[in-house]
Amino acid sequence: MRTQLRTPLWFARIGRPRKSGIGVNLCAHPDHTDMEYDPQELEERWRERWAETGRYEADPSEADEDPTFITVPYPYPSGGMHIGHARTYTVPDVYARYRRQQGDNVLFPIAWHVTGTPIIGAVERLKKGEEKQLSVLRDTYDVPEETLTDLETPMGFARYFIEEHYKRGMKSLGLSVDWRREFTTNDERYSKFITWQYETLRDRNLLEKGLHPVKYCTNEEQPVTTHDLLEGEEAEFQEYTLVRFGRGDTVVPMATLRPETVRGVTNAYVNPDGDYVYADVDGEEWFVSAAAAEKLRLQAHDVEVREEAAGAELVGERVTNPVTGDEVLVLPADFVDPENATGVVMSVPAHSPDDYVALQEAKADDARMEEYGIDPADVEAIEPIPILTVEGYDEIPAQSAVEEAGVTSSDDPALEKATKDLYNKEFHAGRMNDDYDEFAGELVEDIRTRFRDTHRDGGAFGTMQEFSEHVVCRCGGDVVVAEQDTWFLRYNDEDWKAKAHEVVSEMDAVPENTRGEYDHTIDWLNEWPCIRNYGLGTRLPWDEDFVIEPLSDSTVYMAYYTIAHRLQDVPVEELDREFFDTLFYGADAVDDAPERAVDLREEWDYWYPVDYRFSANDLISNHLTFYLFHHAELFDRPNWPQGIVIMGMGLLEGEKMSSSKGHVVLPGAAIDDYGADTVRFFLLNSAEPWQDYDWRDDQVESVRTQLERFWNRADEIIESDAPEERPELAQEDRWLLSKLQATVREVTEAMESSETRSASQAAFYNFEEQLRWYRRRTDTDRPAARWTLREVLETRLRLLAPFVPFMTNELHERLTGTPAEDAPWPEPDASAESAAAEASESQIERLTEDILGIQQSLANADEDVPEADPDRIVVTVAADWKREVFAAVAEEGADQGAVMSTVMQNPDLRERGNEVNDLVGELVEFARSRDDGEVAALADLEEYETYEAATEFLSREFDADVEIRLEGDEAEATKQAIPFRPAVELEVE
RNA sequence: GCGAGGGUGGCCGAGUCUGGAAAAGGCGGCGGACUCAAGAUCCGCUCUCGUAGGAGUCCGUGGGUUCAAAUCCCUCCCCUCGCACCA
Repeated sequence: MRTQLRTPLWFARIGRPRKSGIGVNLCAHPDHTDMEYDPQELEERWRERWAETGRYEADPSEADEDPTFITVPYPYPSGGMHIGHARTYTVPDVYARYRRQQGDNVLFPIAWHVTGTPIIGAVERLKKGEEKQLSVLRDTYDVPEETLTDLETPMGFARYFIEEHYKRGMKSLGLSVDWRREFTTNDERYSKFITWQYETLRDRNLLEKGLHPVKYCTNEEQPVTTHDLLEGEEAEFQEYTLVRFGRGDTVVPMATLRPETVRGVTNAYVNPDGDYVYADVDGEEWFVSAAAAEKLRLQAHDVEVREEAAGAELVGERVTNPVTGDEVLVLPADFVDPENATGVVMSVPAHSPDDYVALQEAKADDARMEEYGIDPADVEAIEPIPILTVEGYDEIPAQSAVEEAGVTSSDDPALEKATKDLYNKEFHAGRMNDDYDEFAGELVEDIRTRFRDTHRDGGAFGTMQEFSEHVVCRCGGDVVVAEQDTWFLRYNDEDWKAKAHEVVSEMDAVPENTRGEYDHTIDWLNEWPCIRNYGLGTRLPWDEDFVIEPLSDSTVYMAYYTIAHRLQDVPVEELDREFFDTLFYGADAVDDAPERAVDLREEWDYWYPVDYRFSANDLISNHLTFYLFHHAELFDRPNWPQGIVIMGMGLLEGEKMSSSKGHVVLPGAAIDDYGADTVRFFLLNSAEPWQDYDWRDDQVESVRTQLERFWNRADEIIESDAPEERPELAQEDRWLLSKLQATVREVTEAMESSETRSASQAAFYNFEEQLRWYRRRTDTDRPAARWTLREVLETRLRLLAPFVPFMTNELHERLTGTPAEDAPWPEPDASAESAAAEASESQIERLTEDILGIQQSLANADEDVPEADPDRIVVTVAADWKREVFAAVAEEGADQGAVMSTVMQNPDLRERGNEVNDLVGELVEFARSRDDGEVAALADLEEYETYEAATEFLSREFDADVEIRLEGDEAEATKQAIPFRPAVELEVE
């Protein structure tokens, strides 16, 4: 529905004013003559026609037993559609249209993904009146002020963008979607389908319950998402190892990211002024910071605080290393943050420049030590203990790092870099020393996890989760890591992985170099937590407190498309396990198969599997691989994904698009400015689907100009009188038709590999080049030329129909009475191919360019050369004996030695010795850049006759008399004439 | 660090798999034709040198293989994307 008021907003122009089309539109009837190109008018007519006739509604048909089913990720309407999305959906549309012309029954459906929290977050920011959000809605997406209140519920928000942006944009682009099948992932019927999926997976033991770290607001006392954060959006979960140092029966856990350095601990640090507690943790007494006690409680430990204490309590005490049994001294340190991890850290001065410098400073500050009752001599006695060796550093790597960097105090910014560099170096290249027994001599990166696990199992280590930076909730509360019971998809299951690999090995991966990425992802994927605490979507069937998260409720929904529109007639409560089991596994799969499901199964069976899924590059590492996993498990081999085509990223004027910065182009505005065909053609022609592309106004403008020119030329051809029957064709006509067949082959081949750029390039631009020559070369008013041009136009319209459907439908219908999309895809006509015509035409072209080159060279001379504007051009064709040499080249191929030995058998040629040798050299060079067929065709070419027949053209072209001579017969060449390279002389009277 | 992709003329980009032409096409620029003029269209030029179709120098860096390398192999440098619980 388009109201008077909203239309101008949505179609708001972004740049160039529309060209005036004075005098057009007076008559919109298709057979109106001499029409100017007015894309807005003609495209709207075709949109209406498609909508009225339900042109793209696809139903099972006996006419095509092997239909084509293609899908694209359903859009997530948490905001509007921009030109990047437009391409995502246009690429599959072009393929769909191509398959239809090839005679396939094609299903291209779409739906809407609303699961999870982004839409809810967007609504909340709107309701709070956040400026940034309001600006995106008002300015970037042109949401009318009075409509904003409609957006204050999640589904209201989603519905607005679905209807006003996505659907409208997709329809404007002319996407050949079957609109009857749309749904949202919040629909109750869809939820029944997801319920079936998750119950089935649970029964197959592919779901598992376990603990999982989440972001948790200590103020709101609930989990929060990235969108809820004020600070620390980039924060990552870090798993610290707790080294369980002991002081008597009390555990003093020290958090570290480098557990393998435990043997290098020389002392510990605690913040003397921090708040610490003695607490019962899982039945033991622990000494940790107060903050740590709370975090441990949230991380599924049983915690009870017994007594509060200052950090100073521990200062000067000795604690026992659980791995070495050594006792180390605890020193006071202000740099220890009680808010981070346990608030107690161990010191490894041999390998941590930080610790090294801290120790130096402690040794230098006797007064402070004494203040805490520590004997400075004890501190002075602490020496770094190296535990690994790393190339490029001395025995004490931290010492060499600090000295090399010239660091003298812990405030020095260079210290941080030195620490990081050494950390990296040691991780990748450090080898453990002999004290490490089974780990001795190994690289840190190879043993860290194993080492940690060994000691964790042995009771010396524990674990704690912490963020990599401070995280604050929008409510102002601290956000910490909590561990929660969660359900996981067991992507780490070996059998499941094996099946997923099988899918990969059998499918078509486009481009082929993505195949390894799927395999890599499958291997690397671990357990995936598939539920969230809140959000839109389907509730976990056996625990209504949780929602199945977005990447987990979108793995097999392609199957749902096949019956989505017909499911509307089935009462929701009937959509139970038996129903979907019957639908997907057949009547025999259940005891009492619901009849309706048996019936629907036929349609599912008809469309499935998905022939191609078109998707984005960055989804390989999650969504697409999940898609493969779930199909591998839930469906039989014949219903596994057949192919995936990966699409590249979009840029806008060389920069990343960003809706929050308003750096986007809306499809509506672009279509209004240029027309949908131009937008489509640009998006498909500027790069192959999997390559990144760049929306640039000047380029789009140029496409628009080219299409307009195409339209005008086509219009002329359609309006011209041409013979019904094929007349006697001239050489130029046969040449053009021959080129056309090659183009048909090239375009078809490219389409088969989803190379939309190559295909459209060949059909459009490359062929324009041929036509340019044709128009220059021949009189296009000849009846045979008019007939040829019509023939060419009709074929090209069909080849271009997937890309620019509006324009080609219109023109093809005017030309033949049928829209281009309803005409079959062209097949190359071998009888129209003529190597001879191509060879002879390419020679005339070559000669023309040679003459032009000479002319140009003379014209550029500093002095005035009269021959630059010749009255007479003499072309001298190479003598017959030279042709014989070329015949030998055609025979032997581009092999100088072989040709010479053949040629020297001929006594006449042998006499000419060096002359022949030079000629062979040149001809071999000439043949090398041409394929065998072309060389053979040239060998058969009568060169003299070819030029003779073109004299009229040449004299018109150069406005001079043209004379063709044969070397040695009528004339001696003044310059070296060689086959296919006649001598040329320009003369003035 | 790991995985993937990429570095070609003023700019965007083909060419790289299957080694052999200053190297498609477009944009921008210059000149010309047409026109009262503009637009559109058409033609030519747009690395350097050149009064006859020519010659020379190029494809991130440095090596190697080969008669021949943008293309194959190795080194290094730089850029982009992904590395999870987020669509």
